Amino acid sequence: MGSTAQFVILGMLSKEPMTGYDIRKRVKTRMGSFWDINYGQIYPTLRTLEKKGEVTKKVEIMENRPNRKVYSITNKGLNELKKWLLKPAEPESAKIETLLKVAFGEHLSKDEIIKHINEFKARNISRLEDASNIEKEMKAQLKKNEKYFFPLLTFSLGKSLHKAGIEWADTAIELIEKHKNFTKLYENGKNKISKIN
Amino acid sequence: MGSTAQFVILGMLSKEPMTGYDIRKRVKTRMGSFWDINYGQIYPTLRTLEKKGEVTKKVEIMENRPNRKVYSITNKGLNELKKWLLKPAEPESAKIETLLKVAFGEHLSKDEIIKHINEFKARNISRLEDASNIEKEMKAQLKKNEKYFFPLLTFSLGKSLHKAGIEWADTAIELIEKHKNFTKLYENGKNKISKIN
DNA sequence: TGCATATATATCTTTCTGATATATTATAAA
DNA sequence: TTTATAATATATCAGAAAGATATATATGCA
Repeated sequence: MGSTAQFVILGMLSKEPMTGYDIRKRVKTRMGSFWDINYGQIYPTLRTLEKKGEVTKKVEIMENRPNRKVYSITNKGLNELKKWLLKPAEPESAKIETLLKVAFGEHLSKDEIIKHINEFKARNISRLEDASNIEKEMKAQLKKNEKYFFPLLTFSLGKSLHKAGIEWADTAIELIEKHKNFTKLYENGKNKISKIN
Repeated sequence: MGSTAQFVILGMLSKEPMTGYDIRKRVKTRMGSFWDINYGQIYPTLRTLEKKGEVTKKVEIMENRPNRKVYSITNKGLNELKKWLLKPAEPESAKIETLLKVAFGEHLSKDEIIKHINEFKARNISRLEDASNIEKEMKAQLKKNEKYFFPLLTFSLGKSLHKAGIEWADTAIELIEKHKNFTKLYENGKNKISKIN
């Protein structure tokens, strides 16, 4: 029913046959910070999809280590994927804990808030670098293989969002640093126990 | 233990006493699309926090409708909130289903993809408008009341991210529209059943 | 030699989402 | 006027997702 995980798995398998482990890795690199799927969803879902005949399993016998279970999408699975792809997308959602901590910033000192924002900035820089590196590789191969057209589109949004995050961090720190009444604000926060808004 | 919901609730109550219903409304308007909390978390968590002595409840008896249960943060709750505020924030996460559908775009027609991107754009425009409106009100009150300083900081990131989304949508549609081999790409996608990458 | 990382599958608990139920009042539309 | 639906307010439940942990081996590297 309403489990997006199954369609992420079908979508990944529509590109090439993979193990559950591969699916996780691929979602991490291809979707960056804009989607995630973990083993707790992948392995049970693969079993459900197999029962429904939407994927097939080929076991590669391994010596002295877990057998590789390589899954492929079936025609039935591809049809289900396409049906889902035609439906309108769910609204975007995000979890930015840094914004939560900034929003409750009256309980923190200037330095503590700036520390949070700098860590936020560092994560955005690191993710921007990751996205740029993969984008570079894909762009080089785009001339030979058209299949990178769509993944590249998603990377361009990722890059823009991370850049926006980095720029915001810089201006936010500036604003906090030159804020004259900050200490007063902080003292108010410290002593306030559920007063009026 | 590791439930962020309780700290969101404590944070909201640190601003003023509220009902569970108020908390939901406030998170929606103040955090926009960057955090969400629903009743399934709010009401059980409020009970837990009450048991732990981190919030207190005052029941306002209502005639012919549910009594209002107004919660306030205690000193103990405020201390727990501050402890959490000092911890490093969890890495950002997001769910952008539109990107998922674009990434699997080889199974869709040009028009179908553009439709998804336009819907994404519309959501971003609407959220940008919401953020701008609330920001405007807050800015007007900032001169009188310093408390809006932090919420305003979060709104500025929200606005930037939505603007980035809108700009991406425009350039993505342009790229798709002028893409010559698109039909070929689509036909390949249509006929491909788990071939090589 | 020891440590970290990568490959690979699996499960389990906690947390979160989304939907639904109940009940009233206020407002807007037919 | 009636009808619908949005807003206020609390509450619960099933299903989905997150996060952590367990197991086992191989490989690279100080």
